[in-house]
Amino acid sequence: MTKPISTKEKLLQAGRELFWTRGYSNVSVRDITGAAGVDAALVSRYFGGKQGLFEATLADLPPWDVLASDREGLLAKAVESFAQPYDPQTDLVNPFMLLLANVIDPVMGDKIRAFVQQGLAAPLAEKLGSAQAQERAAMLLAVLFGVALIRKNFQIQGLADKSPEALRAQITALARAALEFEP
Amino acid sequence: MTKPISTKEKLLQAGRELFWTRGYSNVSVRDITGAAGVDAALVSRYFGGKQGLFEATLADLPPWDVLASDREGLLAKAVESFAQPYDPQTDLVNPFMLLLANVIDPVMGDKIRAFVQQGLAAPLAEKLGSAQAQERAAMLLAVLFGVALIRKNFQIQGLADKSPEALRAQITALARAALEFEP
DNA sequence: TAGGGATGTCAACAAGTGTTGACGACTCCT
DNA sequence: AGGAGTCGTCAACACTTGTTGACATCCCTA
Repeated sequence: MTKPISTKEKLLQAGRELFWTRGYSNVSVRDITGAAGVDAALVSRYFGGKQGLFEATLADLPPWDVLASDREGLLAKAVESFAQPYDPQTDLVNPFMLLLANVIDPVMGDKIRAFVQQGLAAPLAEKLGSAQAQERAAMLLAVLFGVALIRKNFQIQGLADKSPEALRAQITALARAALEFEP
Repeated sequence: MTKPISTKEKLLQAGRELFWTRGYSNVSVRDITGAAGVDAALVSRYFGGKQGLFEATLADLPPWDVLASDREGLLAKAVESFAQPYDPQTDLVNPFMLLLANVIDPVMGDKIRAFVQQGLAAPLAEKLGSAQAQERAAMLLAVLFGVALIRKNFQIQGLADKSPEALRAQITALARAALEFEP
């Protein structure tokens, strides 16, 4: 007996998936409600509007487990989460792609920037704690976002078509350069 | 006596600037024509429509000078073009941002992907010519796009607020790791 | 001077957008 | 049984979107 999914949850799920792939303004309310099999008016009722639904999906992002690891296992964990193939259920690249696909948006850009700044860059720098913590954190994020972008969005051979093992080696090389940076 | 700018050129200029910052579907025809000080109907007349104007700006991108350099100067040149501050006239990060801002678009995504694949990744791999050319090319692009993304779009401290000299050192470290990658 | 092609202006169109309010069906508590 | 609260459905709204066609204006040529 599968437990019934509330329509609020249906909307969150469909919204997350569509916002992730196509970006905020390329997704209409009717696209979401159509995918969720729900009436279009319910977005405004439950979330106060399209914007509210987007912010809900943003607030709903799973925590980045790299931030929960100790300093030693940080690199391995960061690499691992990006070397995995895409899994729609418990995907860790997903949150990054959602952020990636919506920075450009004139409406949501500020919220995305704030989220990345406060939720990713700042805690990462604090965890590193070294002298060049801020630089290294920014560089690591650049590497991770860049790899995700090249793989998922640009789909360029040499990164998009690699096995998890091969990817691990490639990402490790870049991430290590970021984390060991000396001016 | 400044030579008069044709309205076709005005449209190309305004279109490029807006598409670059906000992405294809976040820019309306009236936005562009408003910025250019031109009637909205002229986009359809000159370019056959909004889509035609976008493709024109894409075809109008300046060539990436890294592809014209020899193998030795490649790293230095790639780093240099990304360490410069933003210059609206002869900016080399600009083309990358235009691509970056529009991969997600459901209409233009395919064209962008094809452009990056054929215009950047493939010639770059050919120029490298080594055994892991394809991997290294993809990794270099990941690094460069990632840095541009973190700087311009996410505006994260540690990369966004650095002088050209500091940036050069940081990007070089990452690009070297990409180009010297051994499996 | 007449004609024609390019160039710009204006109003309007059909389609799609997010959102709202009225209405009905349902469940739960007293 | 009655009433209240929740949930979903439907039609309609005001607005923006890209595009089109008719008209006016200019400039060059025959």
